Parts: sequence; C-alpha cells; structure tokens
Amino acid sequence: MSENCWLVKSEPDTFSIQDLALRPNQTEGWDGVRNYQARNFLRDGMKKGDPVLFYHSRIKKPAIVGLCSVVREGYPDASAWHRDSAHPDPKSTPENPIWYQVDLCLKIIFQSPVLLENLRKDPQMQEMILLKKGNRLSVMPVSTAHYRLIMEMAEIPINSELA
DNA sequence: GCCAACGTTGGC
DNA sequence: GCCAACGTTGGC
Repeated sequence: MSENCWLVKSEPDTFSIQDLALRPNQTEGWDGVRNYQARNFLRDGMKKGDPVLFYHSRIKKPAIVGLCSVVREGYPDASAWHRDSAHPDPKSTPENPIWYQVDLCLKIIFQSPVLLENLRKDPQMQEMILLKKGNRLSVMPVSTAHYRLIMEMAEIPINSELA
C-alpha cells in the first residue's frame, strides 16, 4: 500500500463532506474532474488506501474539513458521456475514455477544520500547492510532512489514521 | 504554433 | 459579487 497523500477540493454548495457522510458506505465516485493534470493524479497517482484531505472551497472560510481514503483506484469517468451530466465531454467515449475518477470513502470529519487563513499564517505550509497563487487544481498531492502537520492542526492523534 | 478571446475557478 | 489567474479553444 502506498503512502502518498492527496487533497481534493469541493464547493460545499455542490458536494460537501456532510453529503459524503450521507452516501451509501460514506463512499462517492469522484467524477466530473475535467483538467488534465488532476486527471493524471486520479488515473495514475492515487492508490487504494491513500489518505485524501477534503477541502471546502468558494465559501467565506475555505478550509480542510476532513479526511477520506481511496477505496477504488482510477477508472473511466462515465459522467463524461452521460446525457444529463453536469460536465459532458463528447470527445470522451467508453471505447476511448479521456476522464477518470476514483472512489473516496469518508474517514473523519474534523471537529476543528483547518482554515485556509491559518495555513497561510504557518511558515511550514508555504510550499503547499494549495497555497500557490492562482492555483486551480482540484486534485493535488500533499507531502507527508504537510499531511502530518495538517492532522496536528486538526487535532487528530497522529497514529489514529495513518497507514 | 501563436495568441486573443473566452469560460471557469476560487479567494477575498 | 468582483475580478485576477488560469486552462482551453480556435482563427490565422
């Protein structure tokens, strides 16, 4: 089992971590991503068991609000060729899929979410992709060091959810 | 293959 | 709600 850590963004008005908690098995297919760099992480990078931080964007206080893990590795995103998809892409077909997704299962909703503003204040966090100016990636890797610091900030005992 | 125009993201 | 930054598209 690999040890890579990730972060996914979601607008809570569209899909929040509370929505994830209500899904069967608290698991959801992470579909609809239409960016090649993010697609590559979904298709090639994310492995079963990898921890995935869940981030709420486009709200007053953007924050990392919880932790999930990858329960199914990259497979074609069928929403691309479904009629009423929110993100249709006629170039992607079952024979030649362009877009990929993983399945994510909820592990923890943080009692104390890690606010973006607090990450910005922390000198140890400045290299996070999330904090880079103009960053729009919705799926990105997180270093193990940053992951541990974030879990610390969220007051999650470090041994409880690693591995 | 350049680059202007466009649509989208996401912090503020 | 605004707008800067970004990725994609398409004319040339």
